[in-house]
Amino acid sequence: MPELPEIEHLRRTLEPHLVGARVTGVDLRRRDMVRVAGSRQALRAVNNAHLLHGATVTSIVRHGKSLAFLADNGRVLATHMGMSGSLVVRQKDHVHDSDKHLHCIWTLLRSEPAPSLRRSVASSLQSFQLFYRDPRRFGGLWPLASLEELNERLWSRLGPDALSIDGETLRDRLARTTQPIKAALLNQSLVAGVGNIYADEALFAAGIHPLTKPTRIALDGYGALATAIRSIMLAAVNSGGSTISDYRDATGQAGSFAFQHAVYGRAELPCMRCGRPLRSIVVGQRTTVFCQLCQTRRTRTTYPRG
DNA sequence: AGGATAGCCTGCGGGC
DNA sequence: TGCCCGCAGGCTATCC
Repeated sequence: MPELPEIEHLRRTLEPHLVGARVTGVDLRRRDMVRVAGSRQALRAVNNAHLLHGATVTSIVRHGKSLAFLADNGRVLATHMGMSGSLVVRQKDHVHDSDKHLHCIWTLLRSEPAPSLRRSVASSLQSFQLFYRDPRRFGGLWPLASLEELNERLWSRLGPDALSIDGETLRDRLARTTQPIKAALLNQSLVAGVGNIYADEALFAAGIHPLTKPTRIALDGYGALATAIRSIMLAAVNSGGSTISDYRDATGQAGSFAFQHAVYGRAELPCMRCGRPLRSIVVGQRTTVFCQLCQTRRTRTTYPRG
């Protein structure tokens, strides 16, 4: 479900609650959601230390769509939300935990109430819970012994983060492949963080046809594409992400960026630039919406917008 | 080796 | 109402 902007917004909303909090309890309901680093395979012999029991969270870091919790004992817990995953913070015993898709519940204790919860708390000690839910179970939890292991075994497989990508880097990464540009953008080993929504939105903003071969796009085309990726993703982060059906941030709030989508989910509706109906095709097994008039396959020296 | 395909899962909405 | 179909924000494993 979530792409980079949703994960970054999630990171920002989790941070004030989790950083400085100590894990006092772990209730793992589906052990097979804990996986071997770099694979979907279930990790055998999972223990609570893998899930940071007894440790204090020192920071939350993100690369592409992957989010990782760093603890004071050096351990790391990496997460991926897949298509339908969510992490929500609630005051203790505030949620019906009979939900069959709740896979792990952490209980945490912090000595200073988080700013957003301060009003409702009388004492200086506060217990709360973190709920990990994922109906489709395409996501998972990946325990790692250290930050070095996170980088070597997980994040080294990812390309540079899309939120700070530049045109030259984008060209160097994408022009290695013969796949259409849309498929290349979705390949996380080339650029990390772009998913189906933002790939279509960025290609539209840069005026590039999704079936264009990456080698046929000029450097200034990549400049326009990189600018589009960064500006659209930044705007989405600041709108709390795109909620299509069930994405929620750490506090359970939906994002509002879907109201600003120019092409995603708008097949057959008029193009916001030229008014012609938007077309829908399949590229790399993913639905792709674009404007046949505003997005071209020809190599050009300038692109509209960006 | 890179690229195309199937597969992993549940839930929802539409058509009949 | 109920069933079947297609579709969904992602990625891995397996073939060729």
